[in-house]
Amino acid sequence: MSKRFYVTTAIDYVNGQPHLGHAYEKVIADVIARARRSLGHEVFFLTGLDEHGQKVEQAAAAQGKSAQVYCDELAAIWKAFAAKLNLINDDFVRTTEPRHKAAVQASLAKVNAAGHIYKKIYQGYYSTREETFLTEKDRLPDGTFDPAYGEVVELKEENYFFKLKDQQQWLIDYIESNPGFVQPDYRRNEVLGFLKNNTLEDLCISRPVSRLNWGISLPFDTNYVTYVWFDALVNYISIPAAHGDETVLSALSNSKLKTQNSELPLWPADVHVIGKDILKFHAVYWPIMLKALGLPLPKKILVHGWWQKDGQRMSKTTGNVVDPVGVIDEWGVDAFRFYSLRELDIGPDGNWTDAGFKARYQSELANGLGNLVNRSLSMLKRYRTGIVPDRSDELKADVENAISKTRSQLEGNELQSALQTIWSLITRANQYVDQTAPFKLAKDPAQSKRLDEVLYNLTEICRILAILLWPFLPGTAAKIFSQLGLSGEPDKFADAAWGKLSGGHSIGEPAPLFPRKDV
RNA sequence: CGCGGGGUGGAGCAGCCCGGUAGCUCGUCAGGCUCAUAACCUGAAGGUCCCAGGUUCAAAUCCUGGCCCCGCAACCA
Repeated sequence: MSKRFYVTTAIDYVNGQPHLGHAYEKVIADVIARARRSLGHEVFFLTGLDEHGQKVEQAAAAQGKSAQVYCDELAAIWKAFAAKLNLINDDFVRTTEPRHKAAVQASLAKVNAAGHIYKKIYQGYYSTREETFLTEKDRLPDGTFDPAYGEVVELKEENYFFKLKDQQQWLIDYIESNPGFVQPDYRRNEVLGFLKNNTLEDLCISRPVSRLNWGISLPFDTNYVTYVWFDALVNYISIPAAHGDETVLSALSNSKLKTQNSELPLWPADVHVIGKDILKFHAVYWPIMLKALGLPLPKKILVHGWWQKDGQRMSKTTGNVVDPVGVIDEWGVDAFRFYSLRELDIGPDGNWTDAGFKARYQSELANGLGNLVNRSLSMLKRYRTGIVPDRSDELKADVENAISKTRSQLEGNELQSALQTIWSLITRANQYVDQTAPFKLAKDPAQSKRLDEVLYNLTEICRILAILLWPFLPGTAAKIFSQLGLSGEPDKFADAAWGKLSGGHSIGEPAPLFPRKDV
C-alpha cells in the first residue's frame, strides 16, 4: 500500500470555545486534503484536541466535574465544530485517549533509553496563585512581578529535561538544504535566524504529580507526568501508530500501539498546518524529538497568519470577535470557507470585516459564480429543453490553461492564487456570453448551430468549474453537479478535462447557488 | 540595535522569491446588453508602487540606509 498524503492541523486546547482562528486553520488543512484527494492521492487528514494540563484540571474542578467528563463534554462541541466546517478529517485525536497515551509513553521510554533525557533541579520564581513558574520575561519594567501573580516565591523543583543542546547545527543544515520545509520563506528565515543567534536551552518535559495530576505518566517515573511537548506534538505520530503505520511502529519497537483495523502508511507527515505562534515548537523542538526517536522529519510545515477584526486584535474583552458558527449559520459554510481563503493568503495576517465578507459574497459568489451557472443552465433549459448539444471546443484552450494553472497552484498549496485563477475562468465565461449573445441567436432559426456551440461551451465550463471548486466549496460544487444532472461527486480533478460532457445529456433544474442578500 | 510583519490609484488586497505593458474586488463616471440572483459586458477618470541612495539597458520587484504603522514578548490559530 502506497503512503498516504498525510495532513494535520495543530490540536486545539480543549479549554475554550472554537473561534475564527481554529476554523481558519482547519479549513486550510481541509482544502489541502480535498485537493490532494481530488488529484488522485490517498489522503489522511488529522485534527483533534489537546486535553491535558492544569487549566483543564482547574476548570473541571471549578465545575465540580472530573477532568475526563469535562473533556468529554467539550470534545463533543469541537467534533461538532469540525463537522460544521464540512471537514473530511479521517480521524479526530484526543490526547486523553488510551491509543495516544500509549504512544506518548513508548516515545518517552525510547528517548529516555537512548540517553536524551536527564533529571535536574530547576530553580526559579513560582507564583502560588497561578501555580506556574515565572521567567525573567514576566517581570515588569521595575523588576517586580505583576500583582496578578500573587505571592511569588523562589522554589526548587526536580524535573526531567530533554536535551536540545548541540542539536542546532544539523537542524540548520537540514532547513537550509530543504527550502520547502518551512513555508512561507520568511518564516523559514525566522527559524534560521533563531537557530543561528541563540543557544537552545534544554526542554523541561515533566511536572511532579503533586503539582499537576491531569497528564500522562512518565513511563520511567510515575511521580511525574509529561508536560506539553511529549504529549501534544506526539499526536502526529500516535495516530499513525494506532492505524498501523510501520515506520512509527518500528521506530517505537512496539506493535501493540496499533489499535485500528487498518495498516495505513502515513509517516512522515506531508504537511503540518500551524499558526505562526507555534512555529518554534514545530520547526525546532519537534524535529529534534523526531530525530531522537529515529523518525524522519515531516515534509513541510505550513505557517499561516492571524486574523484581526476591523484592524484590531480580536479579544473577548472588547467583544470584536468573529463567531465562525454564527457566520456559517447566516451565510453558509461554503461562503465562510471562500472568504477565509480568498481574502487572506497563507502566511500574512489578515483583517476580517463584515463589509468585506458581504462584498465578496455578493460580487464573487452570487453575481460571479452563481449568476454564471444560473444564466447558462437557464438558457440551455429554455432554448434546448435542457438537452446538451454536441461538443464544441471554442473555450477549450482557455479552460485547459486555467486547469493546469489551478493544478500547479493546488500542488503548491497556493490556495488564494488558485481561487483567483478559477475566478478568471468565470470572468472569461461571462465575457463569452456577452460576445456570443446566445439570447439573440435563439431568436434566429438560421443561427441554431451557432447557438448549440455556445450552449455546449457554457455548460461544459460550469461542469469544470464544479470540479475545480470542489476542494474549496464542496457543497456548491455538488449543487452544480446536481443542477447539471450529473451523478457522482465533482471530486476528481481528472474529470476536469474538456469534452467529458456528452451531447444528448439532460440537465436538472437550475436554481440560484448563492441567494442575493439585500442588506 | 529583542523578534517578526507591513507601507501599491478613494477603500481592501495580489504582484516582490524567478527585475521587463502595475493586476483583482468594491466605489465613481459614461456606454452596451437583457439570458440570468436589478445580475452581465465594455470604456474612462484616479497611482511619485513610504523616502533617499545603489546595482542594471531596465526596479513595485534585488542591495544599503532612513521614516511610519502593526503584531509577538501577556493561556487565545
